[in-house]
Amino acid sequence: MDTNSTTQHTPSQPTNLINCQTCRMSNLCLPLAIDAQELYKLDELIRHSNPLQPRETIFSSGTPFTSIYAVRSGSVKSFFIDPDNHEQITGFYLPGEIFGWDGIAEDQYQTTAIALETSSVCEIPYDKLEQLSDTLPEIKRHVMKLISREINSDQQFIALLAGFSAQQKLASLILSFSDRMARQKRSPTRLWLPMSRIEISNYLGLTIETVSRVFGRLHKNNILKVNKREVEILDKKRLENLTTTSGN
Amino acid sequence: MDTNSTTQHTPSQPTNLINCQTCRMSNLCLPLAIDAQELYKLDELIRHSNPLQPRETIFSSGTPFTSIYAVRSGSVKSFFIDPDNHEQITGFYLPGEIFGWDGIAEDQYQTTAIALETSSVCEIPYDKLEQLSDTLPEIKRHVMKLISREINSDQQFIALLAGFSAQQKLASLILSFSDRMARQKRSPTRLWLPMSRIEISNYLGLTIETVSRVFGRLHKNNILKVNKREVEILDKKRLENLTTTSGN
DNA sequence: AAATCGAACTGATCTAAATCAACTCGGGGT
DNA sequence: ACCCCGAGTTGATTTAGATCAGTTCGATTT
Repeated sequence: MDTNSTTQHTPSQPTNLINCQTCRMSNLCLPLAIDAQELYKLDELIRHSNPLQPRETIFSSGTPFTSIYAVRSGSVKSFFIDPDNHEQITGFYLPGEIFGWDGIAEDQYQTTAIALETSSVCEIPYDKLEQLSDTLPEIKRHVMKLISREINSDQQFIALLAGFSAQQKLASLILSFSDRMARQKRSPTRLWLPMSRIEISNYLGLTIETVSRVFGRLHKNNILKVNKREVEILDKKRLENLTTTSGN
Repeated sequence: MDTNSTTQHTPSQPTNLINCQTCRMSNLCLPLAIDAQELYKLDELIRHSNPLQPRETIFSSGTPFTSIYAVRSGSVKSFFIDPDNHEQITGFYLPGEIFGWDGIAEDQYQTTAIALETSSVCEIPYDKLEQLSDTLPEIKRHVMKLISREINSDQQFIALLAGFSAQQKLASLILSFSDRMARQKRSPTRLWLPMSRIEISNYLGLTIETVSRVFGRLHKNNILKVNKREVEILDKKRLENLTTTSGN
């Protein structure tokens, strides 16, 4: 609810009033070095869509790859559906973060992406981006860094899943959200989680009961204040200690 | 041992005799469409190193990013060392596969990569690759697909770690190796695993005992013939069934 | 050929997290 | 105001996999 109130746009607002120049998140998804002239060019190719409803699909697994997307407000999850119809969430994306890279390899998206709440996203047609990057080396280098960053965060997450306990996983997730809130210049201590317990447990490879119990324990120990999806970090130091092997 | 015997080069052989034109793996790491002229240009920038000894380091976490690498023969593992000095393997790379993309984002490698056995790798200086891709759009598009493929396989692996049992994980790993052997035109049923049980268990988020027991069970059920690092797939159908949720 | 050492296997026991089962809480809808 | 219904919590029990404790095997050294 309160996560997107400050960047909310009404459907009736003309889309051309929404642009990168005025976007609060552009410092995250765009190269800092880019000059005004170049920003204008980039802005021309980006489609700023109307707000998405909660659960609305941005792209589906198996459909042709056309664009990558940046979250402008709200939040997005991406996931596989494996053959036996089991959903596996592979990422949550917050304002300023970019998703959809998985479509490039096979010319079709390998995951499905949906809005977790009322959200708006910027669609960046990939062919246009390729053209633009031919003339603007800054853009090209930034794109490479963004993709590499996705690889890094996926691999960090692999390390988390393979080696960490339920408590370490959940503490890491909360701290990750906290950091990403800070980058958005929003409170890093008072968080509102846009996803359900089912989605958290799926993402972390746990059950809802375990997630609920770990939240309960962290609450009891005065590390977090947890009330449904509202989480307040009371003791960041101790929370960080919990993410290390020694810290428990 | 036998995994790299056919592509072994002696240290005394001049490196300029090793090139992409004659590489058995070039159809995997290079675009199929590339013409002879272009291949020649690409070949000029690639450094074909002398064979690496088992355990020899290719690059280390934290050192400046200069190049990406393709496995020519042998095999490579990449891994993090987290603050509490615990190693977490993030990938195994076989001939024709490319690694090192994680260095782009921060201009330094985030992982360490070492040879698992006597191996040779092709070093591709990233700045040269960028220059070349400016003039050869085919190369540029291929590079993007390769990176995207790394994202896809990382995300597939996330799904494996988060949702699968020990048996499903191990069955998936064996089948992955089998597929990758087939791509190399090598036997997809008689495998020699280049990594130890410790490395397998670390990668899959299990213990060595569990890996050993699951191998034992698959052996007893006549699905695999397992003897240390030699694995023969006896019943591929049943092995595939084990990777689905329904299949057990 | 005996001694050493590391990798892998196997058995016994333990435990973190899964599973099964209520129960609470807070909206909507009628 | 009442009934639902889905989300989340909490408790009891079970279990897959971890941990602890040897044992086996083969390669290397002496």
